[in-house]
Amino acid sequence: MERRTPAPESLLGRLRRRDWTLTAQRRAVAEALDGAHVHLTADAVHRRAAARLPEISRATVYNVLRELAALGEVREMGGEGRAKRYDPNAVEPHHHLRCERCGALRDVHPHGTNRLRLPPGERYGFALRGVDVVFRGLCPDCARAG
Amino acid sequence: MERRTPAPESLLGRLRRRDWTLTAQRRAVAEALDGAHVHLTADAVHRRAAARLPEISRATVYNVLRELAALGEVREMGGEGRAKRYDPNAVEPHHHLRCERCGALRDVHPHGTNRLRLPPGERYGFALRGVDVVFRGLCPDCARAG
DNA sequence: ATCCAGTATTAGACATAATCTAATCACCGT
DNA sequence: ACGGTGATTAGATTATGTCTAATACTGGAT
Repeated sequence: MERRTPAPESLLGRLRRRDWTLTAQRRAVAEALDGAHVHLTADAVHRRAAARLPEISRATVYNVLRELAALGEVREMGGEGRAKRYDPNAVEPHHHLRCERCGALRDVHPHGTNRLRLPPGERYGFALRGVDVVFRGLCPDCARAG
Repeated sequence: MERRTPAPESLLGRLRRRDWTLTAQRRAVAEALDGAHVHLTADAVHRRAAARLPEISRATVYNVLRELAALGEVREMGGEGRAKRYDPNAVEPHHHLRCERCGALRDVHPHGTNRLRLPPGERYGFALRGVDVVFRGLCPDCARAG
């Protein structure tokens, strides 16, 4: 039987145990983000959150997303188009695969990332904190469309 | 004796041999971009180009940058802040090291990138065209500043 | 050299994403 | 209930990039 990675604790669950005031608005944002393989724009998060909490403002969504990113609970990804995307899966290490044409984005778990090394002479005194890997390509739909 | 990679042909040089009308404006943009380890925003390119050709318009700079990216002569990088950055070093394969705090960006040549493999089950039918690797960390100045 | 057709450039209007501001509101401990 | 801290809000503002329609330039044909 295939071994499954244990379901990672949800974003909301992780937030509960932090010293971080959990308001209705913040919960709505966290719930909008939750789920695997989700890479929403701030605007999409706002739409989803507003479905539950109609009076939530855009500013709050932006505030909360910025704080979640600062807490390390979501990853902010400067993406293909102009809008940033937010990846709630900050716990399980993973990378991304993006369509160069339509911007479609998937989570992937490539082999070999643990071998990525920056030669000492190229560290420029930086304190390294992580690596992001993005595979670029054409998704089946876009490949077909030319 | 250390083997040096031969100095890559300049962006301008590469452009000359293409079937691509080389106007004064386009030359100014190419010259603004040229040089290693340069990762300018469109606005910075415009400032530099305007130093040589004061009447060049913002629209032209954006047009030319978009075309150069489409030609594969510069890499357009969705970056830290809101503004895209343009990397003229599209010939020599390389990756990047970015400061999470101030956004400083350096070219690097990490070991192990040729071992990066996407398991077949995670390709989702994509036709792969490349990989971008970005090391994240804190530059010496920002590390010092806390 | 001149003309022409096609292409490049331009100023400024427009669109979009994100941030800022100042006012209001909610929660918590007393 | 009161006051203070911090969260939320609407709307204005900024930043970045794109579009449009008019004009200027380029390179080839003559």
